[in-house]
Amino acid sequence: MRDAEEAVQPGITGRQKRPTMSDIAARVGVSQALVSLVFRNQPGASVRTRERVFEAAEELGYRPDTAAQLLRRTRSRQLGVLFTMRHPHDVDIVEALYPAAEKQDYHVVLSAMVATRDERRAVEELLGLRCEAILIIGTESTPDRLAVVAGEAPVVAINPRKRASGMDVVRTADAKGVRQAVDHLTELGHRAIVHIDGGSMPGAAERRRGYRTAMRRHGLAEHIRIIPGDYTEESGARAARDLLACDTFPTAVIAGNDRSAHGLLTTFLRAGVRVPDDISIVGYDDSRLAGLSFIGLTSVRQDAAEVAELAVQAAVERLDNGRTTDRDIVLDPALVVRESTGQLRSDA
Amino acid sequence: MRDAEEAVQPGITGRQKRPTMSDIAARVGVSQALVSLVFRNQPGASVRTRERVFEAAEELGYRPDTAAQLLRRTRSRQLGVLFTMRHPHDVDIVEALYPAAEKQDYHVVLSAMVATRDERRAVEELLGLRCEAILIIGTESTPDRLAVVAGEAPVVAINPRKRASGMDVVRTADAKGVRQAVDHLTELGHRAIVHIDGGSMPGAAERRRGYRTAMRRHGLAEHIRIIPGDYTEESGARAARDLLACDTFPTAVIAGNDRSAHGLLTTFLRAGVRVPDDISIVGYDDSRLAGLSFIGLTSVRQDAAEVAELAVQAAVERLDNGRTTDRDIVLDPALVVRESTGQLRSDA
DNA sequence: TCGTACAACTAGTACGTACAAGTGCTACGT
DNA sequence: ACGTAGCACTTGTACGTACTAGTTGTACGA
Repeated sequence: MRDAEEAVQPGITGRQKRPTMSDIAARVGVSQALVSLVFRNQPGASVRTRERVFEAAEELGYRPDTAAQLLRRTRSRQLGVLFTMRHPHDVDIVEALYPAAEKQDYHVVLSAMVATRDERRAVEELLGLRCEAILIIGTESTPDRLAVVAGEAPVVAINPRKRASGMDVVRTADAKGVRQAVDHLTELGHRAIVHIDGGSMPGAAERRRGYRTAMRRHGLAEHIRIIPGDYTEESGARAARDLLACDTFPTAVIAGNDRSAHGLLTTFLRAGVRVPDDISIVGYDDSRLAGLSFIGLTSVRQDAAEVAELAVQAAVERLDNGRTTDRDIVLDPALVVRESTGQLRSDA
Repeated sequence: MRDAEEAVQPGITGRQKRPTMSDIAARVGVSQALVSLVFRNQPGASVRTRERVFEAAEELGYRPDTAAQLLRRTRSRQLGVLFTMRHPHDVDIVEALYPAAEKQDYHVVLSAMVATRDERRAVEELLGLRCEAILIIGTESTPDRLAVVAGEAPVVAINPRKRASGMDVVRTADAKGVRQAVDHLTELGHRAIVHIDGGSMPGAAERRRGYRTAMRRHGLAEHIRIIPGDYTEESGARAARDLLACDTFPTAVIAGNDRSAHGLLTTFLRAGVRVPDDISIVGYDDSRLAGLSFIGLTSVRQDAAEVAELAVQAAVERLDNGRTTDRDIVLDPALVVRESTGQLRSDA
């Protein structure tokens, strides 16, 4: 652990310069090119030499320089991922992207969108880092701004607010998911089923449409009732308070997503309304929250792993297979029944 | 929007090569070096030329190449941030790091720790990208593994599980925070105050200690009662169930963090226990969850913006001011009183 | 004996930018 | 008229790696 004997300039910090391939080459007594070969696992070096190179690398504490690699390589094999950390389901997708990308020999680069850092800046960063494609999770961008990005690199929009041309889209058949929820509730005997809307959030329009259609199909057109919301817990809580203040109380609610379902559920609990005895609640996304034992939210599952897999695949198809036409990939959702929904009670 | 007239090789994708400074230089009729000057906003170029360079850059759709900049520059001015997305409070800190770093003219690079990607790999990535320092949020790493990292770059541990030498630590005075919680509850008349533990999670040991000390100070040694947990919602729910099954029911609970408080609170609500009428609950972290109207959790605030600011500052001190001694930065927490705590009811 | 084939290597250059060290050119003071 | 200063620019090289096009040396077949 003693400092290297090398008499480098003392520098301000005293931290020695990081070793390069040339340093390894010098130590082993070969050329830098050969060291490069060894690290890339290419043929052209003897077993003996390979061993010595790795040994020397270990001793020197060598670490490949990503910047140099990126600069030199023709392909960066990097996928840029734009995300926020606010929605649990988005976090799940980000996590799932790592193994999905790795399977295709791509590398994931994250760029967070936060309050002080809008989507444009985040994209700039990714493109500056030579990402070959951009995956955007739940974007709020306008189609024309996204189009600009798509002009520079293939874009895959995962659950976007609005569909846009010039890019691939991966999303779930939200209408179908909501229909399953309605089917489930009607089977349990419910008729007064309310929907809490997600406003302009990703998928909200389709979920709303799916709700309307499914209700009509069950002959429940007169029970259609949509309460405005925006996918937040607070909007769910607000909806619950509105319902409590109202004289026509439904027997079931389909929330726009799990977060609003959470606000709804807890507000009901606080008010002494029992779930599912007094009212059944269905969420959407099957996020981590839904699975918690004390929440036990019946929800519509959108498989994060599958979404990630397909998104990466879409990007790879453009990058490696030369596809140039847009793809709209729609996944079938699945209803996950938990404890927040139950048989309609005869006295309700 | 028509494709450039340039007859580049058709390539597999047909996407044209990205323009470089030399392309701009050629178009304007100056040298690449001058273009570099202009972009770095250095003196040595006429106003007229600057304008023309920017114009040409715009027309060509030029974007600086981060890899090349990184490779050439002596300093990368990048701070690597290791984080998970599982704890809301950590997310807050990540968000706050952006403006804090920007203020010091540093750039933030994220590296997520997820199931399929351990801390070691995430650090490798950051160091490979020439990050000058590493900020780790809520690390679970062992001190000796961290020491290895610290050998390569300054490390700032934000709310680490355990303190380690060779790096800076930014944390809150957790014992003090819990003491405030105990003070608050005793003022409200509570005596049977239980603590739900965080096991080996960051800060848990100190919170436990703070609880014990504060209870004794209030002459409540006999009421000390610690229920095991691990900061998860489920552990909070489990604790609630345990308490419900038990014949000695406390009048107040201090949870190890907001997540476990959440599990506790909701499980109580489901069981018909009213909060705060039947029992008062205090969380820790003052995360987004705590502030939700239907949760309204009294919690101990750890200011994310301040934490971020100090963490960046600690790194900068090492990098720019040559500090080599360790710093242990302790922030004072503040109790945020909400609706989950209330006066002890006489009939309790 | 020579040519050939192959393994194991090296030389050299390119990637796009930053930066040090120049080179002209004009203006200006004496 | 001459020296000098300063502006606006250029030349050249370095950063660390990848990759092409060699170059050596040895074994082997005819």
